[in-house]
Amino acid sequence: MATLETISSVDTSPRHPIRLVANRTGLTVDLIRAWEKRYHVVEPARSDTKRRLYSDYDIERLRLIRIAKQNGRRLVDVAPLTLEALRDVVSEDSRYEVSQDVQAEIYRPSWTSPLESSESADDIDALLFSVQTMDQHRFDQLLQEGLVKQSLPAFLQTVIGPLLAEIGESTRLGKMRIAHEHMATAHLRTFIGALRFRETFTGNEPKIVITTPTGQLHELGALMVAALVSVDGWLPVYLGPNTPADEIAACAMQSGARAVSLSLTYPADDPRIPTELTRLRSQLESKIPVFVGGSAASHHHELINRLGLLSPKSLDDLRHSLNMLRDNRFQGIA
Amino acid sequence: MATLETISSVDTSPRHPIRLVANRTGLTVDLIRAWEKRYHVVEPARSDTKRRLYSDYDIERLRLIRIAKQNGRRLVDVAPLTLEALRDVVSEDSRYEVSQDVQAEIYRPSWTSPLESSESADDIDALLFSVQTMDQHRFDQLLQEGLVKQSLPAFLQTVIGPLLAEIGESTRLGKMRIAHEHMATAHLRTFIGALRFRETFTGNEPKIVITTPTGQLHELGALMVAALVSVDGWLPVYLGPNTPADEIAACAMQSGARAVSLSLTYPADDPRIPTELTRLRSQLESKIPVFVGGSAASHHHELINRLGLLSPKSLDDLRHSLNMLRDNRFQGIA
DNA sequence: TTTATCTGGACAAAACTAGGACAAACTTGC
DNA sequence: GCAAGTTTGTCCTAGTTTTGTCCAGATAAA
Repeated sequence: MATLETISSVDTSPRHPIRLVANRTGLTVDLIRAWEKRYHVVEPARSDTKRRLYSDYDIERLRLIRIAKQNGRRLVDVAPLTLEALRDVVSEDSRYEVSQDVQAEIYRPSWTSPLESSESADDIDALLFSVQTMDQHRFDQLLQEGLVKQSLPAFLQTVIGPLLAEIGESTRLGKMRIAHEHMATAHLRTFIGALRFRETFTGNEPKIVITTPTGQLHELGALMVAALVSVDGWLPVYLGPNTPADEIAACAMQSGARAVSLSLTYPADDPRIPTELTRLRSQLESKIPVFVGGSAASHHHELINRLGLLSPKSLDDLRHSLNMLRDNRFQGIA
Repeated sequence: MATLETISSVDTSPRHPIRLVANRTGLTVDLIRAWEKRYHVVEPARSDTKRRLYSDYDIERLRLIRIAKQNGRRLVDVAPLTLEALRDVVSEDSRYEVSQDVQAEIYRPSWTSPLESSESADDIDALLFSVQTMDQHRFDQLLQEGLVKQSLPAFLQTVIGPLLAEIGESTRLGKMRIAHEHMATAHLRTFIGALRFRETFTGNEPKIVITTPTGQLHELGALMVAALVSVDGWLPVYLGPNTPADEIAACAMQSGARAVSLSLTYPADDPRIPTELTRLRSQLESKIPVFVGGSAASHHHELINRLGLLSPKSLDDLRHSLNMLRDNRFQGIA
């Protein structure tokens, strides 16, 4: 299973000097060392000359601990927690009550390999069944459980994505009622929306405007992107569906965003899409990349290339590009 | 695994420091201590260095006591109550506090006064400001805080409703950008959606189908209704916006719903509305009442009367009718 | 050389605790 | 409707714990 191990991994290889860690977490260098000295908050590897070398994992932990402190947690309490336990704590604090069924007992490293595809297929079947029987409670429960089994990016990619495709297809073929699709969509909207709270922020993350252009009313793809990028330390400026190009550009300006991401799903051949994309590209500073994804993106391949927009092949591809951009290692378009 | 605790068992393990409790409940640290000193409102466990450690149970109690106080209860009276008794008190109070507004002229003892309207206005201003500055974090925070100050029904009616109206108006007049409206809407969608998880279900609540008819793309009104009725022991079957009449009827049948609620906002004069409402009424068993609310409902007054649909004047009015229906004291239409 | 990081320790600010004081708001009795 | 008593939020002091910052001298990197 060493195939596409990039999915959802938080890199544990030690490579970042303390200064970079300080910049990225918003902590001071002194403080990071003090925490290590007193509570072993992180135990970074060392270079051969005793310099501390932090991994992405360490950085993420420090970021979360900082947030937990802001929420009123004491350092003593949160210092010994694993990354996942920390995520749970932070998420619990951000929204008041979370279902307490699964507490921090479970150790779930975020680099967990994706589930076997057969297992995901079972999960999807169970979800589809609960939709068809209109069992909302079961549906929510299955979503919650699914997220426990895998990391968020893996879950979105192996469960939610296929589930959405399946529901869309079933409805189109008449195997499922529109009402069922609506119920599922409404619950997924709530569920994925709430995910964004799992990651809170320190205030110095790069921002990315996420929406769908005029005429595209389905927002779940965009919302998935928002949930996904917040895992990697971006702050999504999420505008919901159906936003005119002028507004997207204005919003990117006002918020000082470093990137824009659009999702195209249905209708795939809406005549407004070329106009909107062209307007957007022309009104936006050229140094701000525009990512265009979603199932309908391929219908506009040529246009996307001509305008110099970016079309990631998968959610994972998008994540990768954004990580490059965040660390200023981004090379623009291919 | 508490055996009998079927309803919303709350964790009693002590783990939260006082500062976090203050954040979550909206009380000051001093006040929490004072309450403990005087009335033993909560008796938190202690760390080995005498720091107070509160459980989720304690926090929930404090939160409820704060709301009870807001509703005019005296601390002496509510301090000794159990969590369940507190819930009852608060839920009972919330039934009256909003409608008190209407009879404001009549005798209103100080201990029943809902929030000063100026206070709500301040909250709304703060929310609007955070939208205009695109400060998403602040926006979410203000929503969360607002909910701490009042009970959910009061909050929806005095803050969220007016806020939505104000945002819509500002955008229409060009005082606010569409992008701002979109951001606010997206966050409100997530926020209100998440509220439904706060309630616990036993499985035998009466169901109510909630949605908007074809052509009505704004779902927030419907979602507010869903959050609201779940407080009163209904189980909302929420279908999101833009659902065809046939589907609404089919869904009501399959789920065995006792009522249907539709929200009309924009466009107010959509030509599909009469057709859809007529279809819905004819396909639905006549014993199932259909409530039609939202700012655009008044545009269809005549139609609604002719079809025998119900048009509650306010969220509170709707609640009242549903409570009657739930208790089988419902008299149908006038 | 200059700048960054390392260790260990010192120091100070912030947060918490206990007990009590005080004033504003509210209730009760006349 | 006024006075006396109660309730309740806030603040103060003084002692403890926790946490953030700074310093000095040494070593490594640019």
